[in-house]
Amino acid sequence: MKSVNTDIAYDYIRKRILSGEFPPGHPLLTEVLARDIKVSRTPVRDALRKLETDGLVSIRAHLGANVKKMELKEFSEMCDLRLALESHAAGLAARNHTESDLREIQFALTAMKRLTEQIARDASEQPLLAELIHEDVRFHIAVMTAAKNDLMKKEILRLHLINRVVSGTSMDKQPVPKVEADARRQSVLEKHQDIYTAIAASDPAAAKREMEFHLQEMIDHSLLLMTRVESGVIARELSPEELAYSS
Amino acid sequence: MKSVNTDIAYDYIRKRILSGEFPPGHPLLTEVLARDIKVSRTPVRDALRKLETDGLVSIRAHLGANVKKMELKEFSEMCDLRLALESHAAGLAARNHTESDLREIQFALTAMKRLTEQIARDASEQPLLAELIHEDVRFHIAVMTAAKNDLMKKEILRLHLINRVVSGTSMDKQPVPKVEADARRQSVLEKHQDIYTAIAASDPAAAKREMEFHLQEMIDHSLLLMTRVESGVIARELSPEELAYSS
DNA sequence: CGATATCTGTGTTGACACTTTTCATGAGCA
DNA sequence: TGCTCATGAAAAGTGTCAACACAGATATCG
Repeated sequence: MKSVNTDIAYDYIRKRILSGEFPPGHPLLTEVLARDIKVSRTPVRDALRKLETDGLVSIRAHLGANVKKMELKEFSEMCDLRLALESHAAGLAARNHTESDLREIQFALTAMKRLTEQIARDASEQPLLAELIHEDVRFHIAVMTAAKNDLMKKEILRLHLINRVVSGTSMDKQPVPKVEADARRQSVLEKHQDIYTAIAASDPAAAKREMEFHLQEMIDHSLLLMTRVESGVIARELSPEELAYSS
Repeated sequence: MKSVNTDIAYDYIRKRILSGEFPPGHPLLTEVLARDIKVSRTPVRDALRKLETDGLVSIRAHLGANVKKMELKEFSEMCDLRLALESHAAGLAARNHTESDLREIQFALTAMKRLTEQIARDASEQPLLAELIHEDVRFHIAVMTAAKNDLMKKEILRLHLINRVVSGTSMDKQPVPKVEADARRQSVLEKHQDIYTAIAASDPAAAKREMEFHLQEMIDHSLLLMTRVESGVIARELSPEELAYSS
């Protein structure tokens, strides 16, 4: 399977968006991108269209493309969507998991446990934090995989990515007291353990309930952080009244 | 807002797919379509890409585009996805509905009741059946609207459309005894009434549960019909062994 | 039966058309 | 004179097109 230019352009742009090099709202000019990637504008346009449907880019006819920027309402809706899908998937995982699925989930879980304790003990957090997040993602992916529904997995992964782009950039700027953060991490860990237990016990209702609870907690936290951010990378739209005052 | 050629092509192709004029598996040649729509191939290609992300078309590089054809597994996964979203939406509807939402739901419900009874009485069913389906869709849309989550509504509508294209073509060919069909319609009606009652009572758990049950029933029925269809418009992929026997 | 030529149809390109935005110019008015 | 606002021309960038390049399928020939 020869890789076509469209795919090259897609990977290039997508990578930059996910790495934060193209932050939300960043304009994506087809000509500039075409020059950088060294292909013509057509495959770039195709790539942008594809990214739009991934939810990472927004395109308006004649007005060009931007990295997707979400206001609070849309973000909240997306979180709820994710809640619906991922909790359902947890229920399915309790039904359909194999032995190897369980091992994978548990593996991520023990890694998280180790990292959480280590972070709580040590002062130097930064690289460990990234690793913890990575294992967190791994845990969730493992659960979705165990659900044995590829379409659902794909859809949830899509939402995860959008979430990462939209909220990832703002989270960094929020200084949180270490004690509070440690408590949160501990709580997250326990929730994950509950989810694992329910899945391992083949108890769909419990798995679903625990996942729902876990995600709701996370969502509340995210939304709280976002509303605190007055002017950030993810600027919410100003209402007409607010606009009048800001000039 | 001037409509661009891409949109024209998109509407044209989409309409044909939804109307059944382009059945699942039907090849979509860019040149032919371009000639028919009287635009160049570029906007047609864009339109096909968009339709691909709607889930109505599948494109493979250098191999062209077809109207999406699903095998049983994927169809079943999609149904489950819809179940997750729509039952969650029902729960939200119980929380967030307004008075006008309730009226809209009830309106569709009474229309369905009238039609169901009429169909059970009379022999001439065909035009009434179409109307009944229409009111059924209306009911579900009204519930999703009441949930007050546009993203979720959009996603569910997308799944509805795919469902219609994929299963719509096969359902017609399945002759079902009238008594049985009437009983099913009556049962569907009652389920809808239960859902309405739960939403009106602002009981999210009940609304979710009823919707989940209703959809599961529908899905089981659909899957049953599909598995019965040996060779139909929605041909499942033949396994290598089966292929060996069929030639 | 396998290698090769041909053919169909997509992928890609660069040029052109059109839309939107911006900015400068100038008229109208206090 | 200085300010506001209409106007329109230029700039910037996307949408569209037709021609070419190339991959994959089919037919042909040894």
